[in-house]
Amino acid sequence: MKKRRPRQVDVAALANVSPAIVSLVINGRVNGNVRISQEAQQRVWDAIYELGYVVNPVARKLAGNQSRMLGVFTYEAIFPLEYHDFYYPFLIGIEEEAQAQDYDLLLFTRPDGSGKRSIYKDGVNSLQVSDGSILLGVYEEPDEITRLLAEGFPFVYVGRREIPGEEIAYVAADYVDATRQVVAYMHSQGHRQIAYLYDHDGRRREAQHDRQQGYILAVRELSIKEQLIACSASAFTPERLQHYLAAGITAILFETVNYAHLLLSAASVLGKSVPRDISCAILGDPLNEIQNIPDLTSFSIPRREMGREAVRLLIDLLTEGHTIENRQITLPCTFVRGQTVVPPPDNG
Amino acid sequence: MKKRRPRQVDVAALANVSPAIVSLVINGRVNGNVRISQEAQQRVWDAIYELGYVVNPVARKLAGNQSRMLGVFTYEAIFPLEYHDFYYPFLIGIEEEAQAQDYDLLLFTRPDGSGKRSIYKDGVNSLQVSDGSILLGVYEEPDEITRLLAEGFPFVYVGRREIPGEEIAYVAADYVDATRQVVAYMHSQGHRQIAYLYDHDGRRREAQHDRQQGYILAVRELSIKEQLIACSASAFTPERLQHYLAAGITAILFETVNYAHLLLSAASVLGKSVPRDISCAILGDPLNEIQNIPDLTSFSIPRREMGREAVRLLIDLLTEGHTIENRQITLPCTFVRGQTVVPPPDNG
DNA sequence: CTGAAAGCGCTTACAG
DNA sequence: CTGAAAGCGCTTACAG
Repeated sequence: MKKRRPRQVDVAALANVSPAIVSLVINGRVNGNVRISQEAQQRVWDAIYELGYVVNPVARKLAGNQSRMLGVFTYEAIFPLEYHDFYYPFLIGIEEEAQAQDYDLLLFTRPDGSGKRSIYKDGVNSLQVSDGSILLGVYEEPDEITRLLAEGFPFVYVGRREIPGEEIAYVAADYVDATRQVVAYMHSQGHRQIAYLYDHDGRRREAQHDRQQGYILAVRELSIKEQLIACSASAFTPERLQHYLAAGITAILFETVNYAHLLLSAASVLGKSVPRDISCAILGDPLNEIQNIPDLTSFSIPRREMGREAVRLLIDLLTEGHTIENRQITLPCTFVRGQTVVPPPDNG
Repeated sequence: MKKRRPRQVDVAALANVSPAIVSLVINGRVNGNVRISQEAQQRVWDAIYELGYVVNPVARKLAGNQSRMLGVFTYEAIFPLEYHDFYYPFLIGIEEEAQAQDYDLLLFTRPDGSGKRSIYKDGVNSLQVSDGSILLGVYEEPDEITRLLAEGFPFVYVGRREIPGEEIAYVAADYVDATRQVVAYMHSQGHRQIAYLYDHDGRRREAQHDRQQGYILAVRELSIKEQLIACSASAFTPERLQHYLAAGITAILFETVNYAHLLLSAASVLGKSVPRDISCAILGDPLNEIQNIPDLTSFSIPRREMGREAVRLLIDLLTEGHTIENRQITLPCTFVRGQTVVPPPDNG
């Protein structure tokens, strides 16, 4: 019933050459040690066209060559519901660049029962059918990364990932500088007491670290007080806000929009308003799922470009003569002025 | 440098069995035609553990003649910007089911220069690297579908697709019945003059046909006047609306939310309002990108479930003993009452 | 119950 | 310039 796919031998027979020639022609190795007559090449292409032949990437991979497939492994579902808005642009960039470079994308979708994903299912790394992979997502298992490195499997992480003693290839956003810019902007508007409220989230170590680093650098440069305050969302009550205001804090930095909501409602409980009585900013993209806060001061992560860059880097890794020397790429974010930072009340 | 991975022969040697036994043990086929002694099995597992052996998925796929990869080809970009909201749920369903059945997804991303996509790039069907494919999108080229059929390549279309003389496997939504329900609901609210405004769009033949079919069936059943009116968006002016109102039309069906917008503005120009003076409904999902129309009467397409079902059907197609006999599956839509249909003014 | 062998569809030395 | 052959690491009849 199902007609068998044509193989290289079929093409060879039709073109009246040996299978080896077909392979060489297909792989464009017609000018190396071997010279293949123009006519032979033409016959091969004609036969390929006539039979609708397409190389079997699995066999090609086994025989030692590449499959021209890039894996994409995410620690969340690839078509996720929750993080949808955040991850989508990365995937757009990844697809664009893969397309531009004529690679296909192989999505890995491996449940391991527990609901969490892992690269090694039953100990098997199926990423191996691809030439290399893009890894995405914050819930990764460091052990798996280590194992990938040990296997020498080429991959690029989207987002900064550090493992002691290893040099992981990644494409990250410059949270340090972006955060500095936000602080500097607040300072330029007259704020002298700028607090950074964070919720310790072990899952996003590097990203959180970089933002805090940017904050610390900025307050030192500006010689203002460092107020890095651990405060989980549930702890951020109106009383808490009252306390901060009393302490003279006039501007607050948050990592997620979630906190901005809390701030709004806490402020309204106190009869205060944002930004008149208190300025704020988000250290990242206010995802558009939450629209009722207009025009937050924030910065925008170049997610699409990061996706593209990750593909470029990965393909470079796969190429013999690497052209990209630095495998740890950091892209700048774009400051978004927004409207939630205004001069503090006293300076008004 | 890179230590060579142990292979099955290494395990076999260490366990003192033949490679075939190792394969059988690993694949759990120890109870079929072959019986393998407990001790042998134990030796194999010990050797595997000792060597840190893990099966090479590429070799396994080559030998097993199956790639366990499902292709996903869309006639729009897979991670699209424009149609994002509409296609996303299909992809979610596709991923969920592929995951559940342990298939990987191979995304096809083949630009052909013109910006439009085609399955046959340089005349070659690259989908063939997968075991079978899901096809998605409304701009398909019928010629390509015909060629896929001729090649005997297994695929499932998401959405009804008919080609004379062929039986295409698809998973569709029941637009006929869903449209009937909407008309019936309008009728139950007292409407007797229900118009269906459509813009002829050659690209979505079947989908449009089914909706109109549902409308026609409904008006006949209800013995009301059939008013199937071709009216492009640009032609839908306030004058036009005025004309319809004068003709006694009290409710209008549209295929897209776009028209609902036009209706709202046309009505406001005439000093009329929706739904008080005129009821309306959308024959499909009002995509959430357009939020300023609250609560449209409509029906919801089971997109996620369609995606899942398409994968199930495809995998069934790939399996020796097919269990699904009907390859053309139609799933019901869900009526959404909404608030844009109320009794007509006279009956008020 | 177990082993030897062929085969999956390619690529790549190696001979001519 | 081209062909015959080995090999990638598995799986699966097929013999014993």
